Amino acid sequence: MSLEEQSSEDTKKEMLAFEKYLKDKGLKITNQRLLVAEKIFSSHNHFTAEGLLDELKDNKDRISKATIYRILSIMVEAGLLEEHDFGKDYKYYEHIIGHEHHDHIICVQCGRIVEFIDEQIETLQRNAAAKNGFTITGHSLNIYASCQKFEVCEFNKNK
Amino acid sequence: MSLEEQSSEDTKKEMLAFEKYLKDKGLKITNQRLLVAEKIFSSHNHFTAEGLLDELKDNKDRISKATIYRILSIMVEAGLLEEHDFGKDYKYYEHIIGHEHHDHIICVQCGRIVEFIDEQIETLQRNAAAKNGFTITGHSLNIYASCQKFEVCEFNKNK
DNA sequence: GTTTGTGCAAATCATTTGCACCGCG
DNA sequence: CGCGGTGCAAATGATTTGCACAAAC
Repeated sequence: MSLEEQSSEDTKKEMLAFEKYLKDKGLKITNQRLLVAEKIFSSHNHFTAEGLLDELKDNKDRISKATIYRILSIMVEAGLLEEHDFGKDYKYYEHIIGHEHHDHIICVQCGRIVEFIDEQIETLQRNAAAKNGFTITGHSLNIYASCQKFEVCEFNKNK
Repeated sequence: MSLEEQSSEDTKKEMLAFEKYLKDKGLKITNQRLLVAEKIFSSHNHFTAEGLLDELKDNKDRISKATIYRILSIMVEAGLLEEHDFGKDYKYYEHIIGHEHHDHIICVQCGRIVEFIDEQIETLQRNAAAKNGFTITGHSLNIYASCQKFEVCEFNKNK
Protein backbone atom coordinates (compact mmCIF):
# COMPACT_ATOMS: atom_id res chain seq x y z
CA MET A 1 0.00 0.00 0.00
CA SER A 2 1.45 3.35 -1.00
CA LEU A 3 1.73 6.29 1.31
CA GLU A 4 -1.04 8.06 -0.55
CA GLU A 5 -3.38 5.14 -0.16
CA GLN A 6 -2.50 4.89 3.51
CA SER A 7 -3.26 8.54 3.93
CA SER A 8 -6.61 8.24 2.24
CA GLU A 9 -7.34 5.23 4.45
CA ASP A 10 -6.75 7.40 7.49
CA THR A 11 -8.95 10.11 6.07
CA LYS A 12 -11.76 7.63 5.59
CA LYS A 13 -11.45 6.39 9.13
CA GLU A 14 -11.58 9.92 10.44
CA MET A 15 -14.57 10.76 8.29
CA LEU A 16 -16.37 7.79 9.79
CA ALA A 17 -15.43 8.89 13.32
CA PHE A 18 -16.78 12.35 12.56
CA GLU A 19 -20.01 11.01 11.11
CA LYS A 20 -20.44 8.74 14.09
CA TYR A 21 -19.95 11.68 16.43
CA LEU A 22 -22.56 13.69 14.56
CA LYS A 23 -25.06 10.86 14.68
CA ASP A 24 -24.45 10.16 18.37
CA LYS A 25 -25.07 13.80 19.15
CA GLY A 26 -28.19 13.98 17.02
CA LEU A 27 -26.47 16.37 14.62
CA LYS A 28 -27.07 16.24 10.91
CA ILE A 29 -24.66 15.15 8.24
CA THR A 30 -24.60 18.02 5.80
CA ASN A 31 -22.60 18.72 2.70
CA GLN A 32 -20.78 21.59 4.36
CA ARG A 33 -19.72 19.44 7.29
CA LEU A 34 -18.44 16.70 5.01
CA LEU A 35 -16.54 19.14 2.82
CA VAL A 36 -14.88 20.90 5.73
CA ALA A 37 -13.98 17.63 7.43
CA GLU A 38 -12.49 16.16 4.27
CA LYS A 39 -10.42 19.25 3.65
CA ILE A 40 -9.12 19.20 7.20
CA PHE A 41 -8.48 15.47 7.41
CA SER A 42 -6.58 15.45 4.14
CA SER A 43 -3.89 17.77 5.48
CA HIS A 44 -1.69 17.89 8.55
CA ASN A 45 -0.91 21.58 8.50
CA HIS A 46 -1.91 24.11 11.10
CA PHE A 47 -4.56 26.36 9.63
CA THR A 48 -6.86 29.25 10.43
CA ALA A 49 -10.57 29.76 9.84
CA GLU A 50 -9.81 32.36 7.18
CA GLY A 51 -7.34 30.09 5.42
CA LEU A 52 -9.81 27.25 5.35
CA LEU A 53 -12.46 29.56 3.98
CA ASP A 54 -10.14 30.64 1.18
CA GLU A 55 -9.31 27.08 0.25
CA LEU A 56 -12.96 26.15 0.09
CA LYS A 57 -13.83 29.21 -1.96
CA ASP A 58 -11.54 27.96 -4.72
CA ASN A 59 -13.88 25.02 -5.09
CA LYS A 60 -17.24 25.56 -6.64
CA ASP A 61 -18.68 24.97 -3.19
CA ARG A 62 -19.59 28.09 -1.33
CA ILE A 63 -19.44 27.88 2.44
CA SER A 64 -20.06 30.87 4.65
CA LYS A 65 -17.63 32.06 7.27
CA ALA A 66 -20.22 31.55 10.00
CA THR A 67 -20.63 27.92 9.03
CA ILE A 68 -16.87 27.37 9.03
CA TYR A 69 -16.68 28.64 12.58
CA ARG A 70 -19.66 26.54 13.63
CA ILE A 71 -18.15 23.39 12.15
CA LEU A 72 -14.70 24.05 13.63
CA SER A 73 -16.24 24.35 17.04
CA ILE A 74 -18.05 21.03 16.66
CA MET A 75 -14.85 19.31 15.58
CA VAL A 76 -12.94 20.72 18.54
CA GLU A 77 -15.73 19.50 20.79
CA ALA A 78 -15.48 16.10 19.13
CA GLY A 79 -11.77 15.93 19.89
CA LEU A 80 -10.85 15.77 16.21
CA LEU A 81 -9.32 19.21 16.13
CA GLU A 82 -7.19 21.19 18.53
CA GLU A 83 -7.28 24.94 18.92
CA HIS A 84 -4.01 26.84 19.38
CA ASP A 85 -3.03 30.32 20.31
CA PHE A 86 0.27 31.24 18.73
CA GLY A 87 0.29 34.86 19.82
CA LYS A 88 -1.65 36.22 16.84
CA ASP A 89 -5.10 37.68 17.11
CA TYR A 90 -6.68 34.74 15.38
CA LYS A 91 -6.70 31.07 16.29
CA TYR A 92 -4.90 28.20 14.65
CA TYR A 93 -6.43 24.77 14.33
CA GLU A 94 -4.74 21.45 13.98
CA HIS A 95 -6.00 18.11 12.83
CA ILE A 96 -5.42 15.56 15.59
CA ILE A 97 -4.79 11.92 14.83
CA GLY A 98 -5.14 9.61 17.78
CA HIS A 99 -4.57 12.36 20.34
CA GLU A 100 -0.80 12.35 20.58
CA HIS A 101 0.12 15.44 22.49
CA HIS A 102 2.90 17.69 21.29
CA ASP A 103 4.26 21.19 21.69
CA HIS A 104 5.15 23.78 19.07
CA ILE A 105 8.09 25.80 17.87
CA ILE A 106 6.91 28.85 15.93
CA CYS A 107 9.44 30.63 13.73
CA VAL A 108 9.30 34.36 14.35
CA GLN A 109 10.85 34.96 10.93
CA CYS A 110 8.81 32.81 8.59
CA GLY A 111 5.94 31.56 10.71
CA ARG A 112 6.84 27.94 10.12
CA ILE A 113 5.40 25.71 12.85
CA VAL A 114 7.31 22.64 13.97
CA GLU A 115 5.96 20.07 16.37
CA PHE A 116 8.00 18.37 19.03
CA ILE A 117 7.49 16.30 22.09
CA ASP A 118 9.82 15.88 25.03
CA GLU A 119 8.75 13.39 27.65
CA GLN A 120 11.18 14.84 30.17
CA ILE A 121 9.53 18.23 29.85
CA GLU A 122 6.12 16.63 30.25
CA THR A 123 7.22 14.93 33.45
CA LEU A 124 8.83 18.05 34.85
CA GLN A 125 5.63 19.97 34.17
CA ARG A 126 3.56 17.46 36.08
CA ASN A 127 6.01 17.69 38.95
CA ALA A 128 5.98 21.49 38.93
CA ALA A 129 2.20 21.51 39.08
CA ALA A 130 2.09 18.91 41.84
CA LYS A 131 4.71 20.79 43.86
CA ASN A 132 2.37 23.80 43.79
CA GLY A 133 -0.70 21.80 44.74
CA PHE A 134 -2.29 21.60 41.30
CA THR A 135 -3.56 18.81 39.12
CA ILE A 136 -2.82 19.46 35.46
CA THR A 137 -5.77 19.59 33.10
CA GLY A 138 -3.81 20.79 30.10
CA HIS A 139 -0.90 22.88 29.03
CA SER A 140 0.46 24.90 26.18
CA LEU A 141 4.14 25.26 25.47
CA ASN A 142 5.10 27.48 22.58
CA ILE A 143 8.68 28.19 21.75
CA TYR A 144 9.18 31.28 19.61
CA ALA A 145 12.40 30.98 17.68
CA SER A 146 14.27 31.87 14.55
CA CYS A 147 14.84 29.19 11.92
CA GLN A 148 17.15 31.31 9.76
CA LYS A 149 15.47 30.23 6.56
CA PHE A 150 14.38 33.59 5.25
CA GLU A 151 14.21 32.32 1.70
CA VAL A 152 11.24 30.10 2.53
CA CYS A 153 9.33 32.76 4.34
CA GLU A 154 5.69 31.76 4.51
CA PHE A 155 4.82 34.04 7.36
CA ASN A 156 1.81 35.65 5.79
CA LYS A 157 0.77 32.84 3.54
CA ASN A 158 -0.50 30.80 6.40
CA LYS A 159 -3.37 33.05 7.25
CA MET B 1 14.19 48.65 56.66
CA SER B 2 10.71 47.15 56.65
CA LEU B 3 9.26 45.20 53.78
CA GLU B 4 6.93 48.05 52.97
CA GLU B 5 9.75 50.53 52.82
CA GLN B 6 11.76 48.14 50.68
CA SER B 7 8.85 47.78 48.33
CA SER B 8 8.40 51.51 48.04
CA GLU B 9 12.13 51.80 47.37
CA ASP B 10 11.74 49.41 44.45
CA THR B 11 8.77 51.35 43.20
CA LYS B 12 10.80 54.55 43.22
CA LYS B 13 13.60 52.93 41.29
CA GLU B 14 11.18 51.68 38.71
CA MET B 15 9.49 55.03 38.40
CA LEU B 16 12.88 56.55 37.69
CA ALA B 17 13.62 53.90 35.09
CA PHE B 18 10.28 54.61 33.42
CA GLU B 19 10.85 58.36 33.44
CA LYS B 20 14.31 57.86 32.02
CA TYR B 21 12.85 55.72 29.25
CA LEU B 22 10.29 58.37 28.41
CA LYS B 23 12.91 61.10 28.29
CA ASP B 24 15.30 59.04 26.17
CA LYS B 25 12.53 58.41 23.67
CA GLY B 26 11.45 62.03 23.59
CA LEU B 27 8.12 61.12 25.20
CA LYS B 28 6.45 63.38 27.70
CA ILE B 29 6.00 62.75 31.38
CA THR B 30 2.31 63.17 31.98
CA ASN B 31 0.11 62.72 35.00
CA GLN B 32 -1.64 59.76 33.44
CA ARG B 33 1.63 57.99 32.74
CA LEU B 34 2.85 58.52 36.28
CA LEU B 35 -0.42 57.35 37.80
CA VAL B 36 -0.58 54.20 35.71
CA ALA B 37 3.07 53.38 36.33
CA GLU B 38 2.74 53.88 40.09
CA LYS B 39 -0.33 51.69 40.25
CA ILE B 40 1.41 48.96 38.29
CA PHE B 41 4.74 49.14 40.10
CA SER B 42 3.08 49.00 43.49
CA SER B 43 1.60 45.56 42.85
CA HIS B 44 2.91 42.24 41.65
CA ASN B 45 -0.33 40.77 40.44
CA HIS B 46 -1.24 39.88 36.90
CA PHE B 47 -3.82 42.33 35.66
CA THR B 48 -5.85 43.31 32.62
CA ALA B 49 -6.44 46.65 30.95
CA GLU B 50 -10.04 46.63 32.15
CA GLY B 51 -9.02 45.81 35.70
CA LEU B 52 -6.50 48.60 35.76
CA LEU B 53 -9.10 51.01 34.42
CA ASP B 54 -11.50 50.03 37.20
CA GLU B 55 -8.87 50.52 39.88
CA LEU B 56 -8.01 53.95 38.55
CA LYS B 57 -11.65 54.96 38.32
CA ASP B 58 -12.00 54.54 42.06
CA ASN B 59 -9.54 57.36 42.44
CA LYS B 60 -10.62 60.85 41.64
CA ASP B 61 -8.36 60.62 38.63
CA ARG B 62 -10.14 59.87 35.42
CA ILE B 63 -8.12 58.07 32.78
CA SER B 64 -9.63 56.93 29.51
CA LYS B 65 -9.44 53.38 28.27
CA ALA B 66 -7.56 54.49 25.17
CA THR B 67 -4.88 56.09 27.29
CA ILE B 68 -4.55 52.97 29.42
CA TYR B 69 -3.90 50.90 26.32
CA ARG B 70 -1.45 53.44 24.97
CA ILE B 71 0.52 53.52 28.21
CA LEU B 72 0.54 49.74 28.57
CA SER B 73 2.01 49.43 25.12
CA ILE B 74 4.78 51.91 25.95
CA MET B 75 5.64 50.02 29.12
CA VAL B 76 5.80 46.71 27.30
CA GLU B 77 8.06 48.34 24.73
CA ALA B 78 10.20 49.66 27.59
CA GLY B 79 10.60 46.16 29.00
CA LEU B 80 8.89 47.08 32.26
CA LEU B 81 5.80 45.04 31.58
CA GLU B 82 5.17 41.65 30.03
CA GLU B 83 2.11 40.71 28.04
CA HIS B 84 0.56 37.28 28.52
CA ASP B 85 -2.03 35.24 26.77
CA PHE B 86 -3.76 32.90 29.19
CA GLY B 87 -6.35 31.61 26.76
CA LYS B 88 -8.92 34.34 27.36
CA ASP B 89 -9.92 36.90 24.80
CA TYR B 90 -8.16 39.68 26.62
CA LYS B 91 -4.52 40.08 27.55
CA TYR B 92 -2.92 39.92 30.96
CA TYR B 93 -0.03 42.14 31.94
CA GLU B 94 2.61 41.58 34.52
CA HIS B 95 5.00 43.92 36.20
CA ILE B 96 8.56 42.75 35.58
CA ILE B 97 11.32 43.37 38.09
CA GLY B 98 14.77 42.80 36.74
CA HIS B 99 13.59 40.46 33.99
CA GLU B 100 13.53 37.14 35.78
CA HIS B 101 11.77 34.77 33.48
CA HIS B 102 9.09 32.43 34.76
CA ASP B 103 6.22 30.31 33.58
CA HIS B 104 2.62 30.18 34.77
CA ILE B 105 0.12 27.77 36.21
CA ILE B 106 -3.43 29.01 35.66
CA CYS B 107 -6.19 27.47 37.74
CA VAL B 108 -9.11 26.50 35.53
CA GLN B 109 -11.40 26.60 38.56
CA CYS B 110 -10.63 29.89 40.22
CA GLY B 111 -8.33 31.69 37.78
CA ARG B 112 -5.53 31.97 40.29
CA ILE B 113 -2.18 32.42 38.58
CA VAL B 114 0.93 30.92 40.11
CA GLU B 115 4.42 31.54 38.83
CA PHE B 116 7.12 28.94 38.71
CA ILE B 117 10.47 28.41 37.15
CA ASP B 118 12.18 25.14 36.36
CA GLU B 119 15.72 25.39 35.06
CA GLN B 120 15.61 21.83 33.79
CA ILE B 121 12.61 22.65 31.62
CA GLU B 122 14.37 25.77 30.35
CA THR B 123 17.39 23.72 29.34
CA LEU B 124 15.33 21.01 27.71
CA GLN B 125 13.49 23.67 25.71
CA ARG B 126 16.71 25.14 24.42
CA ASN B 127 17.84 21.65 23.45
CA ALA B 128 14.58 20.85 21.72
CA ALA B 129 14.81 24.05 19.69
CA ALA B 130 18.46 23.47 18.80
CA LYS B 131 17.72 19.88 17.78
CA ASN B 132 15.22 21.27 15.28
CA GLY B 133 17.59 23.92 13.95
CA PHE B 134 16.07 26.89 15.77
CA THR B 135 17.46 29.59 18.03
CA ILE B 136 15.01 30.49 20.78
CA THR B 137 13.84 34.08 20.96
CA GLY B 138 11.21 33.49 23.58
CA HIS B 139 8.69 31.03 24.87
CA SER B 140 5.46 30.71 26.72
CA LEU B 141 4.61 27.78 28.93
CA ASN B 142 1.18 27.82 30.50
CA ILE B 143 -0.03 24.94 32.59
CA TYR B 144 -3.79 24.83 33.02
CA ALA B 145 -4.68 23.03 36.18
CA SER B 146 -7.10 22.67 39.04
CA CYS B 147 -6.15 23.98 42.46
CA GLN B 148 -9.17 22.52 44.24
CA LYS B 149 -9.77 25.68 46.21
CA PHE B 150 -13.27 26.45 45.07
CA GLU B 151 -13.97 28.51 48.16
CA VAL B 152 -11.49 31.17 47.04
CA CYS B 153 -12.84 31.39 43.53
CA GLU B 154 -11.76 34.67 42.00
CA PHE B 155 -12.23 33.60 38.46
CA ASN B 156 -14.32 36.50 37.32
CA LYS B 157 -13.02 39.10 39.70
CA ASN B 158 -9.76 39.38 37.89
CA LYS B 159 -11.15 40.97 34.80
C1' DG C 1 4.55 78.09 20.74
C1' DT C 2 5.07 73.43 19.01
C1' DT C 3 4.79 69.04 19.48
C1' DT C 4 3.02 65.18 21.86
C1' DG C 5 -0.81 63.30 24.87
C1' DT C 6 -5.55 62.65 26.01
C1' DG C 7 -10.55 61.77 25.72
C1' DC C 8 -14.17 60.60 23.05
C1' DA C 9 -16.40 58.24 19.70
C1' DA C 10 -15.97 55.73 15.73
C1' DA C 11 -13.25 52.02 13.43
C1' DT C 12 -11.15 47.33 13.39
C1' DC C 13 -11.01 42.54 13.27
C1' DA C 14 -11.85 37.84 14.61
C1' DT C 15 -15.54 35.52 16.10
C1' DT C 16 -20.55 34.98 17.39
C1' DT C 17 -25.41 35.39 16.87
C1' DG C 18 -30.42 36.46 15.22
C1' DC C 19 -33.34 35.37 11.83
C1' DA C 20 -35.60 33.77 7.59
C1' DC C 21 -35.12 30.18 4.58
C1' DC C 22 -33.26 25.40 3.36
C1' DG C 23 -32.51 20.47 3.50
C1' DC C 24 -31.49 16.20 6.12
C1' DG C 25 -33.75 12.41 8.36
C1' DC D 1 -43.26 17.32 7.76
C1' DG D 2 -40.10 19.12 11.59
C1' DC D 3 -36.09 20.48 13.58
C1' DG D 4 -31.44 21.40 13.04
C1' DG D 5 -28.27 23.88 9.52
C1' DT D 6 -26.93 27.62 6.65
C1' DG D 7 -26.11 32.26 4.83
C1' DC D 8 -26.34 36.83 5.49
C1' DA D 9 -25.87 40.80 7.95
C1' DA D 10 -25.74 42.76 12.20
C1' DA D 11 -23.80 42.21 17.02
C1' DT D 12 -19.98 41.54 20.11
C1' DG D 13 -15.91 42.64 22.68
C1' DA D 14 -11.09 43.74 23.11
C1' DT D 15 -8.10 46.80 21.23
C1' DT D 16 -6.90 50.70 17.99
C1' DT D 17 -7.32 55.04 15.75
C1' DG D 18 -8.81 59.90 13.95
C1' DC D 19 -9.53 64.16 15.50
C1' DA D 20 -10.08 68.39 18.26
C1' DC D 21 -8.60 70.08 22.45
C1' DA D 22 -5.14 70.18 26.37
C1' DA D 23 -0.73 69.79 28.51
C1' DA D 24 4.39 69.31 28.53
C1' DC D 25 8.77 71.22 27.35
